[in-house]
Amino acid sequence: MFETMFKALGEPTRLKILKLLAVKDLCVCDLEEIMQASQPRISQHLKVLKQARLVNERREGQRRVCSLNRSLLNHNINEFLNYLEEPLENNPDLSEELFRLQCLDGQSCLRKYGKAEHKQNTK
Amino acid sequence: MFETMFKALGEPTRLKILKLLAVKDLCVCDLEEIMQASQPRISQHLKVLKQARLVNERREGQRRVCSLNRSLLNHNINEFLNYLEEPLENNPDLSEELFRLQCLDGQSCLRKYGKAEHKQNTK
DNA sequence: AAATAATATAAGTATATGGTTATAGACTTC
DNA sequence: GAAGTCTATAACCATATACTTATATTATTT
Repeated sequence: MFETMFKALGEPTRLKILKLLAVKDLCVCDLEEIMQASQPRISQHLKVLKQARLVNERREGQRRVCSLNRSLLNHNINEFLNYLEEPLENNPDLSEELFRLQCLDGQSCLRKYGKAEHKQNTK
Repeated sequence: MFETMFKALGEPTRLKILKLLAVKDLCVCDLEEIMQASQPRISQHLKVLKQARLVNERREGQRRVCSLNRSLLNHNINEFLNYLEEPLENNPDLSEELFRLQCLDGQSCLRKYGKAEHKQNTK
């Protein structure tokens, strides 16, 4: 989910589209003209932005007017910052990593020169 | 700048690294063990994160201990949200786009059937 | 219904990206 | 200084991505 959003944001053409949509709702052909880019190029980038839900679309006749989904953008970005700070325990996808991280204990490193008895305590 | 950051964030391995660094400073070999990934893989992803300045590094002997650059992450993300809302006029890179956007004026579309007036009325 | 306009999608291609294995470099310990 | 440890980089390969041109789809006007 964060990955999808950041992938969508990590591309110059799409960043420019978002910046323009922040000024004004625009249809594909407007973006085409304003950005001097081909129609498929705009269309394909919009598809990525819509899939990431950063852009909404409404139909007006044969036009598809695009708008910036500010609320989702702000919400997701806040969610991301919260996600980073919340405990690993909250994230089932990272339970393995949590376990291995805990093996570090107070130590600075799993591997050491005198690695000796370090990894032996399985309870 | 935003592009670099978002590109760095838009990849699952790197997101995982950041999440782990949010818990604790770690060296490359720790990440290797915790994530069960190869050393070059970790090293290469860290390079991207360091280039985006999302991760800082300090040397401790032969180790390179990595830490999450929270302040830059928060700062840049806020900058991005501000950037989206500030007027296009502030951005010299988009002066051409600004000009073309202004050609739209009150109209909803540059191109139209009747070119002169646009019908938005739904009956 | 035919012509046109706005948009989406398909197909092809070049480049970017993420992974691997192999090797080099930089410290540390002996 | 030799051996071992930690990290970076090089070389390679497979897949993903961003573009292009060509075509399909859908809505509107006549």
